[in-house]
Amino acid sequence: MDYVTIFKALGDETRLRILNLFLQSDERICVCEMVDALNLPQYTISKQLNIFRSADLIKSGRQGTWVYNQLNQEPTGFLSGLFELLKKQLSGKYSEDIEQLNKRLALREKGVCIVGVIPKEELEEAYRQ
Amino acid sequence: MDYVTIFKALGDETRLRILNLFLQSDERICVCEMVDALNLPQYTISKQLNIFRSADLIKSGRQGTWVYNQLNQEPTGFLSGLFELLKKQLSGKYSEDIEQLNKRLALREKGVCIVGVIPKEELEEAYRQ
DNA sequence: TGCTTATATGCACAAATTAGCATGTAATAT
DNA sequence: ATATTACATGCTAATTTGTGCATATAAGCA
Repeated sequence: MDYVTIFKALGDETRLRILNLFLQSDERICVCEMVDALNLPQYTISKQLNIFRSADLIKSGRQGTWVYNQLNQEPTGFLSGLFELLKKQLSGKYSEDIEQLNKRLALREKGVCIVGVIPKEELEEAYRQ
Repeated sequence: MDYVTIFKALGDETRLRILNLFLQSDERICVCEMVDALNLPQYTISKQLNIFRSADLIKSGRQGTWVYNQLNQEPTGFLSGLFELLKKQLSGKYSEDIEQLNKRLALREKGVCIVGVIPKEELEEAYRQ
């Protein structure tokens, strides 16, 4: 467990926002969902997830076309404790992100992502349905 | 509470070693004591403490010639939780630092630092007494 | 096979961070 | 007041990090 690497990974606002998606939703989330929830370029999400992976903060697995990411929860260790603390602290701090995420997760069917990144112009309409 | 700043402050091995001195000793510690405990240049300690101060992780106060530093413990908040986690996790990770610190703290009189930075050649001898 | 889409990554550049050295400031003591 | 000592800080070079663009890879489908 490399604490320096872990804390470096957490020392960036974009990455805290990504982490917060996991913490507040308790879901595995794929890249395109994060892109829409955070309104950030796909390559940004992708690269930041890489940093989380290197720090062993998340696990990722491809399922068909989509790659799902989730927190790396050990039963009861440092990370669990840290995540618990952060879940409380960040709650409400990036609430817009969570609103967007929830709208986006509502588009899933049987708990599975079925659309990729939605062009911004079409986002509102997609969420209306 | 700026979490990005806090995590950035923690994302450095030298600073984790400094933090560990506070965590494992539960003491306020002055700069010269850290220099000897960690065997690092005075300006390094001084600058890293600045980063901790900006992140509101420590408080510092001058007492005569010496400046004492201590963890910024709120009664029961995020920092307390984080420090508690880290105290456990880092215990034993930098045990040499702690050994050195304890030798150095033994030179205090009435709980107060009475010597500055000790030249390396004289350290062993100073500790012997 | 060829096309579309989800995700990853190489490259270039700007910004932030770090370490080392020198020097400045503050307090004590002679 | 001057010297000494504890601590702080300005400057520079070197390294790391973040962002954006372009492009590559991988999977599904016609």
